[in-house]
Amino acid sequence: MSSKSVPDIVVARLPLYLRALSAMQTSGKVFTSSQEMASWLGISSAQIRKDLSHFGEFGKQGTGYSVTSLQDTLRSILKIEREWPIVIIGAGHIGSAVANYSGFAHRGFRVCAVFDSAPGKIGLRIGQHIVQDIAYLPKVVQDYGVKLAMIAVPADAAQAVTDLAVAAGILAVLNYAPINVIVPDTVRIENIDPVLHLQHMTYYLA
Amino acid sequence: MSSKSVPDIVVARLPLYLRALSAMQTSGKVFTSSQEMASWLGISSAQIRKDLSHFGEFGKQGTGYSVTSLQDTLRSILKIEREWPIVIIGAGHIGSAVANYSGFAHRGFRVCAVFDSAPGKIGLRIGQHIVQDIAYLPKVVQDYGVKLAMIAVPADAAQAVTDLAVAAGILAVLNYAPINVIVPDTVRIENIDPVLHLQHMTYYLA
DNA sequence: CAGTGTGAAAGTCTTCACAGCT
DNA sequence: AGCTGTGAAGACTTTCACACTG
Repeated sequence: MSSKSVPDIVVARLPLYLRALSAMQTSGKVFTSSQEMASWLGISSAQIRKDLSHFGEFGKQGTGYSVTSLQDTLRSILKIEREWPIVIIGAGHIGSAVANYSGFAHRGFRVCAVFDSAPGKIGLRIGQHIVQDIAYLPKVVQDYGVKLAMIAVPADAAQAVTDLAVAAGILAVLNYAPINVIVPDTVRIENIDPVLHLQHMTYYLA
Repeated sequence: MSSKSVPDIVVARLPLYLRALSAMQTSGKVFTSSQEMASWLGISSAQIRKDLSHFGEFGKQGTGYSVTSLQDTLRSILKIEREWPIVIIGAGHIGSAVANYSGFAHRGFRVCAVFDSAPGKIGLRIGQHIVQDIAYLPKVVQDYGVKLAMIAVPADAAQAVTDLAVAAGILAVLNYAPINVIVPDTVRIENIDPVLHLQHMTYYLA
């Protein structure tokens, strides 16, 4: 059933399902089942069925799910049938790596500009892009209708740069700086900090 | 109470608390309270107190927590009073960025080697490191007692490379490849895939 | 008969609210 | 007065187990 607010944790798993389905398609599968996806992902089949049931009925009893049509369905639920432009702020090691990353292209995103504030960085070529002065951020965001930004600046600049992005009209932020950035609650933010993962795992090491 | 298996989700938040405490220390704070940390992190103060209570009693009523000693406590719970060596496998854009990242140093980790299998990459200098042939991975893992590996190779190589790492004695893996890698259940794995975060956020965009 | 979709049960996690300490 | 630590309540999430379908 499709209305009445799906739990966020369910939404968070859909991209994972989509990623598994892509891999299945690559390996030539035409149909799959909740149990096959489950064993692939290391979760329970009931969870997959329950998650999908929040959005509708996409499977055939006895047969399972069509790999391509479930992909299409998930893409449309996640609003990535379209291609979203993203800006990257920060042209250091991480920003450069992300700007060069080829994995956005077929998953719903396209890097449309890279910004930095350091005179030494502005004008440099990174992959397809020329690093622009961050002063042009608002113009690019407006002109291209950019909603998503990735923040790849040092921790002590992250809040200021995020404030700029939000003021320019950015509505979703993926933050690589190892610090908690505050945004208005009209804006979504998620964080990537590899050290957090490492510290989590060391807890379990003998 | 310190024994009887702390929920994993609680362990996962400790690094976040530690990160907030470091920021507080930088800004000169000596004491803090659960409510201050909570507003800093955007979660509830009860959650912080409850989480910490799994490990002992670290606060003073009326006063709160000593910033430095709570940091020490968390570091010791997470086993990062020591410094863990990490290997990076894959010297492409992501592997290079991670190898150059200066943020590991004071948070419990040190990159001790970078590997690749491409002849064109082996011998290159990346930051402090010379890229080594992956054939030497087992020797390095053994000699330095490395338990942690970061996988930064293309999706289609990730499983094979992870198998190698696990065979060499690696017990915790941080995987940057956008694919689900299977490991024995004696080994921990966590994943970083920026696209998953972006796809999650687009769901909420108008 | 293999496999979905789903209420109901079980399990887990968060919040409340307050006794008690400094 | 201010803030911790914590049982108990409440909210949320996962799993179970089965009627039903192609």
